[in-house]
Amino acid sequence: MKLKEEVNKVIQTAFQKTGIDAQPINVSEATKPEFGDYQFNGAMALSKELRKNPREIASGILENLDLSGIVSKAEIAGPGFINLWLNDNVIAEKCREAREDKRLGVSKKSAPIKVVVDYSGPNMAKQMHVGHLRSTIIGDTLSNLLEFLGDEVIRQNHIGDWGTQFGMLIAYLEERGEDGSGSLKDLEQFYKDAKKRFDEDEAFADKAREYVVKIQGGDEHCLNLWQKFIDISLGHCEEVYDKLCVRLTREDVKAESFYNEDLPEVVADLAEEGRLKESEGAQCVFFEDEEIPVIVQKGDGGYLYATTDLAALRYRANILGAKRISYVVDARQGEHFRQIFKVAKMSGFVPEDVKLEHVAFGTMMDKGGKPFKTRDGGTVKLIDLLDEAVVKAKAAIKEKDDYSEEEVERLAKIIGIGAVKYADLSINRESNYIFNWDKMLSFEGNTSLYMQYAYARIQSIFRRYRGEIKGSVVITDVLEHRLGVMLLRFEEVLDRAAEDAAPNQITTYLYELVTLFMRFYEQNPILKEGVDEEVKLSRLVLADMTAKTIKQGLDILGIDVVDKL
RNA sequence: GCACUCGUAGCUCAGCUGGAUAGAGCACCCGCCUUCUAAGCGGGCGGUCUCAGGUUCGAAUCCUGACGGGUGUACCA
Repeated sequence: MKLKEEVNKVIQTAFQKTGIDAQPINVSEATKPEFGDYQFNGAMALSKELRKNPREIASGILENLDLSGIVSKAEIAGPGFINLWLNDNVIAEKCREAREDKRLGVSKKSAPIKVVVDYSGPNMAKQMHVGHLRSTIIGDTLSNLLEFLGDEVIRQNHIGDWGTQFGMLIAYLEERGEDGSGSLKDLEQFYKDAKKRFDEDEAFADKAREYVVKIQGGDEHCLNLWQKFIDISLGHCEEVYDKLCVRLTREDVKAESFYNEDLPEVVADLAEEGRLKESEGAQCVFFEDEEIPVIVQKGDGGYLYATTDLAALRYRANILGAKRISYVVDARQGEHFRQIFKVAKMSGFVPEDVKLEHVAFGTMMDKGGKPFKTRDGGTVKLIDLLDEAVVKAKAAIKEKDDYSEEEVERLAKIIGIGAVKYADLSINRESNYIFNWDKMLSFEGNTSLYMQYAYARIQSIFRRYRGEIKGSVVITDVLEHRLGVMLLRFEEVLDRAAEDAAPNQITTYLYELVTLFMRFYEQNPILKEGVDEEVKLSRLVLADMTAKTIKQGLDILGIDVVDKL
């Protein structure tokens, strides 16, 4: 059920009766409560075309407006706005229905598609660092969201497991005569040590290069070591995913190496089509309108990032059958994606009707507005950041109330990790943002804890009430009305967020919803004495619907709720 | 140099498919706990939406230019 569409229809019908052939009708949410629930601004736009005063057009529509259904009141305001109020009874009934529905009244897409979401993509040679946070959680949210709306989502974790650094790592592993299980515990250190050897010892470096050739040539011994290394490394990533409550699994891994055999094919196919041109020894695809080409094969015959990405695009569109392929990758790679998308489309690697998008995001900055680093200038390990979030949450919880040790432990994880994720997801993904512990864990304003707190308060009402929550909704005041409308807008918010791949549209909505509920709850007693039974039941239903919406919304963001806080 | 991107309250950010008097949170000031969790709620203070033009009935939003910040600019990923 899409509220907005229903309102659009009412206006549409009025237009038909008026005899005006209007373009697609699109009402928008009212900018202020005193302007009703929705507003229609089309009269002004039509005024020139029809050579009529916009207020005149508006009043023509008003005369033909059906006020017996979802819209119950309409007014002309200002230069020709039509403000629309929705019918209390209709809202009430829809809320009741939605609450009894598992999907909260959110319909599944009538024409679902296959979507590939490429996200996280850690490098197997190193620990995951804060730079991986955004890709991982934005990608996961987008996947959850599309899945909830009915699309078939194929998560793809394009891990970096192929390249010169692996020769170096294996050489070092060999040299130390270990099987890796011990020394790889601290991957970061292992990488650093190996790098040091590589830089200092020429013989070691040569050996490392030999290993690269061996791996790529399929040498069994080297491949075994390499595989072992990847397994351990992936295990580290999974530890992070687990902490982050991200739903990526090993099945979603489709590593760079997977496309290895297809790379010569990619180049050959491009050559066959006559798209390749040699330039300074490298094989390139040039564009008519751009100076810088895409290089698909180096002068020494090696392949590049772009080659692998083209192979991956082809695989995803043709073998996996995706109709939308979303890359959740740092904005700095915008140029790269713009170019390979162009090549993929013009070479026919990807059919015309497949939507390719770079879901770009900005960089995480420190307080001074510089890229987020440790004090000594290194990258901040993601696992350390998450652990710190939990520690800080723990401190905040202890300060507030006395819980048992296990309870503190459990809550701190949910709250701390939720805070990190929410703080990130609530920012418009394209802008850079300043990472700030104090703000993140201050738990005021638009934060995960505010949502979790509201959820817990509602659960507390139910614990006190004990009875079954069942009944119809009666709207008795303006806050109830607004809460009802807000709850019913959930679907259109999700649709739009999915379309724009914008998690912050969900957080903004949840924040507005919770703020509204807090006010409603403050002013409208539920279980207190003197509340009419029917009103009590109705308010319980609204409270329950609010809780369920918060839970569902946070679930899409990959954040848990707690029953008690 | 060229390209992309951002510039909104003291701070951190929404809003950007054009709509009415530009919104939050923090900070600061004031009020609300013997009654459903005060990690809450209400009120106040705070803005020439970087600047200059343009398009439009209407511009924070679209276009052009300037200034300022960030990023990218062929054999890394």
